[in-house]
Amino acid sequence: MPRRRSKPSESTIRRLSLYLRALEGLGEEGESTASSELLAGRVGTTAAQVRKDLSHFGSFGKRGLGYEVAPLQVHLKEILGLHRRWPVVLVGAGRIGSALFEYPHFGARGFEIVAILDRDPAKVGRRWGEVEISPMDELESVVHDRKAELAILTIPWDGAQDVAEALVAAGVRGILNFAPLQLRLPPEIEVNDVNLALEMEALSFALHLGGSQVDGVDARSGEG
Amino acid sequence: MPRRRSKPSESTIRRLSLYLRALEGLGEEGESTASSELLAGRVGTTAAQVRKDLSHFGSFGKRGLGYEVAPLQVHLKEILGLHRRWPVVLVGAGRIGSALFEYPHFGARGFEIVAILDRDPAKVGRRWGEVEISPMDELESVVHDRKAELAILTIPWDGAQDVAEALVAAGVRGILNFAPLQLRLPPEIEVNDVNLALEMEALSFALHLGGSQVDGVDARSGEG
DNA sequence: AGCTGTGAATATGTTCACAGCG
DNA sequence: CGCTGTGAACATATTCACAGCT
Repeated sequence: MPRRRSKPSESTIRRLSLYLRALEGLGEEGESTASSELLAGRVGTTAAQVRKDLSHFGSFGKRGLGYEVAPLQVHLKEILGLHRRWPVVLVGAGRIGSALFEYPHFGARGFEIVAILDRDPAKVGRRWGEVEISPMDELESVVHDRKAELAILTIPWDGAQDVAEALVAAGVRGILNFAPLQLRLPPEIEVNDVNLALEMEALSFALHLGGSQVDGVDARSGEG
Repeated sequence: MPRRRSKPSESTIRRLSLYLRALEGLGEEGESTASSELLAGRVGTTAAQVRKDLSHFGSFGKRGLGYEVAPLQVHLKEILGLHRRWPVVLVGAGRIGSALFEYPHFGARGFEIVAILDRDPAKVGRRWGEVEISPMDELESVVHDRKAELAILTIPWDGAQDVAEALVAAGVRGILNFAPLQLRLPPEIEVNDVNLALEMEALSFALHLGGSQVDGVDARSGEG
């Protein structure tokens, strides 16, 4: 268990995920070792940033050599909590819920959707693969029985706050929220918002501005 | 056209989207005016932050009173470039693409998916609503004819880089990218990544850590 | 009196640059 | 000799605190 040297930021954590994915790619390409500069190139950041990010969790590199691909992968998985299986409850059996249920990258990371809930009686009882859609009033028992600490919320905004509170009451500690509203939950509950319209709006802003002002001397243009 | 006072950060822009949505809610609730503190409460930030964010773009408030809901909504839409319609090309007619095609919040913001492309011949020719799925070799003509400057990429990683380059060559300036890989494009092209597995991993990290260390005296706990 | 708009102070995140290990 | 690990320098973002309009 590596000792933590200083507090990693949210952005550091998100980059760790990117490093992990990059390492998997490098592994498939047959590389057994990777320098901070190589990793940085793959994820679009700087070598110093890679080293600083990793240094929060330990000393994984070898001076003069770089990082060994396979062991670092293991370390990152452990740091991110991906060395275990995570049962997940999906609330909302609509289009987005369905897409996420099929999303291959969740399973590859140990996230397994073990239950689906929906308030629409027409959907209740249907099966998606192995999983049968349950009615909302089974929320508590399902979360409890399946020991789910993670939930994905893909329901319209009008039910979201109540459902989120019910999930927390039942034992959920982390929520991936697709409802376009700010959930009000105790601070110890981790909420990640995915706001798709907002992402488009950020693009729209950038393009809209483009004509009138560009003063970004952008550092992203690679070196070498 | 409000004068820009200093450079707004990426996070400022994202909060503007949240303010806009909050204002719409307030409007529906019949409020005609909103203080920075009220807005802050709705989107989970501080009053000072709201004022600072808005001040980058102009002076929209009245001292002693706050902001008028309807006019500020209009200003925000204009700032974000939402006073116009944005034709969007969707590349990838899979589960996620389908969910986004139906996503109601895009249309409400002026984003209209005017074309769908897919490399699977079995899908080409099918219709989703008014829109027929086109083969990939029509990419250039479709982007050009529909004057699409925005694209949404929901394809597996192995084709993504090439498709992104083709989109850019055809005139696209902004991409919402769901492929879990770092696109390498000219710096003037705006790319927003939505990495769903990464979002889950960030949750996993937080929960995993939870047992061993919690030193977040979290500012989010409201001020009475 | 109330609430905005904004410089100044603080906190946080990133980059530099180099000592030191392999 | 190369590349990591890291304090120190720098840059950016947030919060404070208050002058100034309404």
